[in-house]
This record gives sequence, C-alpha cells and structure tokens, in this order.
Amino acid sequence: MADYVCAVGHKKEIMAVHDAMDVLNGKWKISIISSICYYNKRRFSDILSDVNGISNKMLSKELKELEVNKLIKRTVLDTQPVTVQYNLTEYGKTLQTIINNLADWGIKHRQMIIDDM
Amino acid sequence: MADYVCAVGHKKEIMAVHDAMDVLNGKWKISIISSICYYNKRRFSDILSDVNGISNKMLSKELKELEVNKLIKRTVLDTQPVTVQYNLTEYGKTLQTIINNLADWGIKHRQMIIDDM
DNA sequence: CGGCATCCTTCTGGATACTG
DNA sequence: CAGTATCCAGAAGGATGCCG
Repeated sequence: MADYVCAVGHKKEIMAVHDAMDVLNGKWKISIISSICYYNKRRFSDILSDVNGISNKMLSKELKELEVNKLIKRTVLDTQPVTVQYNLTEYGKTLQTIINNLADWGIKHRQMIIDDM
Repeated sequence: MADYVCAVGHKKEIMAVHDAMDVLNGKWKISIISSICYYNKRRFSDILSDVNGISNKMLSKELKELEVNKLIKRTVLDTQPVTVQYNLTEYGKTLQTIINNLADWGIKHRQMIIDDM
C-alpha cells in the first residue's frame, strides 16, 4: 500500500474491521456460520452437534441475530415433527473466503500450540 | 482450547474456526491487531485513538492477551516519559490476510446497511 | 424437533481515580 | 505516557424444564 495512505491514516479500515466484527460478535457466531457454510444446508440439531459446547439457548439466540442481519435464511419444513433448515443467503456467502481463511489459520494455530508443548 | 478429535464431516474445519476465534475473541482484539498491522509499529496511545470507543483498561488487557498468544511484541523505549511500541510478530503477520478480508467485507457491509435505509 | 422461559452465576467492560 | 486499581451495572451464557 502506498505511503501517502499511511499519512492519511487507516481509521477507515480499522472501523471497517470493527463493523465486520459487530455482526460476527459473540462466542459462537463464526462457528455457526461455518457449520452452515460447509454443509450448505443445516438443521438446528445438526448445528448443535457441529458446534462443540454450544447450548440450545445460545444457538437459538445467535441464529436469530444472524437472520436479522440477513446472513442466513430460516426455512420451516412441513414434516412431523417440524424440522427447520438454515442456509446462507447470497450475502452470507460473501463471508466464505473469511471462513476458509479462519479455518486454515486455526489449523496452523493448533499445530503451533502442539509443537510448542 | 479443547482437545477434541474428529474424523467425519467438516467438524475439523468448524473446530479450527472456533480455535481461531478463541485467540481473537473479545470486543476489540481484531481492531487492535488491525491498527498495529496497518501502521506496522504503534504506541499505546495511538491504538487508543485508532480504535474508536475502547478504554485504556480494555486496551491494556487485550494487548496483554495478544502478547501472551505471541501475536504481538511489546517494546519499551527508553524515552522520557516512557513510550511503548507494539508490533506484530512474524506469527501475528500471518493474520494479515484475514484482517484485510475483514476490512473489505466490513466496508461492503457498511455500504449495504446504508443502501438498505 | 426446535425452540422459549426462567433462574442464577460469571464475565465484560465503562467510569473514575491514581502511579511511576 | 502507559498503564493499574477499584467499583459496579449490565450482558453473556449455562442448567433445567416446558411446550407445540
């Protein structure tokens, strides 16, 4: 990046990063998105078992927030008993690159921790 | 970090994403990293003004956590009064791609919110 | 199955003041 | 300048039970 940009400051980018994290906040949101992302379509109970340690209360709450932010879509299927399917919206899919990068980094990070011991 | 093992599906990736977020948790951590990242070297008070809304208490606390996780390095400069410089470690620099992606996404996201109104 | 309601504990984080 | 210390409100989040 050119030097004159440095002179002006990077506050815009830093705020943008913060904006992004605002939508992706919470202990579980990124994991939930990655579950839905990797499987394309995913049910409530599936996500519950994908995301290690999450409670149904938290899953419910965070799914709702993601839906409000239009990152995921909720579909109730007419089965007995009811099943509910979640999938990424087109907008939500724009997060895929970030998810993949985070997964790559997380794998390397875990390896580094192991090597460190 | 949990020491679970998995073999099927995408659980490995989902856990990796969660591992990554474990290190990057907290309201401010990503913004702090991006501040240091964009400027290469950055002092305490600089970051304080870069990251909109953060308190000195939180900055201090999260910087310490990032240092423990070896993502940033803290250097005390022998000036009067004391100044402290933070920079990314080589390991911390491996987050640059993610930071840039998040910044890009955050800018688009903010634009979408504006368009939506 | 996919939640919601309630209770309760822990953690987060802001405000303010102080230190070397 | 670069933090610490303390106080304290409110949010996060776990456990459990209930419901259509």
